[in-house]
Amino acid sequence: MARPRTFDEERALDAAMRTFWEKGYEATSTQDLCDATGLGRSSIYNTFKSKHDLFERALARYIDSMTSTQLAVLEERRLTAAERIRTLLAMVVDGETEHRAGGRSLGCLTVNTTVELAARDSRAAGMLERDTARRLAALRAVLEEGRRDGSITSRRDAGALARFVNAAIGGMRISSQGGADRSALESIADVTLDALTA
Amino acid sequence: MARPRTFDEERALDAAMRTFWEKGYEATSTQDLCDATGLGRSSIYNTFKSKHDLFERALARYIDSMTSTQLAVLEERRLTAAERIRTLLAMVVDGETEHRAGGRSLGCLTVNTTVELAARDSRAAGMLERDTARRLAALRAVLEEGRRDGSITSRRDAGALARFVNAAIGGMRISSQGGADRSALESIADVTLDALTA
DNA sequence: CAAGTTTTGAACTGATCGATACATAACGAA
DNA sequence: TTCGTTATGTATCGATCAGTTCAAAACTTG
Repeated sequence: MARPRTFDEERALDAAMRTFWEKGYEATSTQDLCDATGLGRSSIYNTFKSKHDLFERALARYIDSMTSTQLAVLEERRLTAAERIRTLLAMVVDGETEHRAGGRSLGCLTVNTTVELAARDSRAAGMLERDTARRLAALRAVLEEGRRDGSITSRRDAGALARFVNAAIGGMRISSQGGADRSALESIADVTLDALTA
Repeated sequence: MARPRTFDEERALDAAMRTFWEKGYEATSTQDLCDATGLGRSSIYNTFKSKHDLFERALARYIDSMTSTQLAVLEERRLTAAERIRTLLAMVVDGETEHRAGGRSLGCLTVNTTVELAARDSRAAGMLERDTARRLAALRAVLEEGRRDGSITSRRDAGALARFVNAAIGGMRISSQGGADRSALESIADVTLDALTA
């Protein structure tokens, strides 16, 4: 029984997420967020408590969509464990190739946030840590399965291999932001897989 | 024939570098730089043209010291190629363990700058690209040598292996900033080396 | 000591920051 | 249609931003 909103909150959140992804948290002004979402300041502050609250919601949205997509691949029963990891790395290559602005890769919002904020924003750091724990657990499960199905022949501890794969993904994203092209990323993925079958 | 400076420019540069390293470029205010260096605003603007100029000098200093230290290891003739890579990765682990603030690793200023600024600061991006090219060339030379001395048995192209090692280092730094402890980093380094002998 | 040059500290600039106040517009319920 | 409520646009808040101005201080040289 009151005036309804004229915008879609989810779409606004997507626009804000993209802006934080492109420019980072500090370099994004509230005016940038107004421009990107098409909302006025009042609407933004009426819907979200603050710039930081909006950032947390945007980061949560990014983590949700990104990690759930990746975990789905890791649970694909029709593939061997090694094939799942290979597919995951191929998805990272595709993502880095797709998400660009100004001729450069945007990288990954979780990696970018780890670098920019983890040290001085404990709430963001907590979100990132929980996401990392989830990803590592899923990777570990797949790698243990790979030991059983024979597609992962490395004798290393599955937890160590999981941390390695997770680090390799981060390294690929950094390399991409630093200018590495698709074929460079593909070769990094290939060598990464070598380590699992060493 | 004029009033001399009462501060050491190199020490000021070190203090500024540390501040940018800890907080990032955007989150570092000129007041932070005054506090960290102990200098007044006039002295800073009299010595450096701007905040951005000071940042470039600080980044150049970081790149110089970091890369020259690492390249020295890669040229250590008494070690096999694989041993040099192993030593390099151990140095990264040590660096991440040492350089901390607020209970968290600071990561690496070049990685941090790649994430925060490469997309919209072409001067910084250029400095980082030249540094990456130097590092990749050195890694590639070592890996080719490893093929000859037998310590690197991977059949992959040396350029691909070089990009892989460089990415792995970046991934270790991100992992460290995300909360990975020393033993986690060591295990990532171990698996990274496995890929070179696959 | 005095002239000449540079450094230094403090006050200050306009711009922009994140956030708020408030009046008005726009809707649903009665 | 009228009331109650929420959304929205505008104007503005105090704080802080990077950077400048300027006079006084401090040194070297003659």
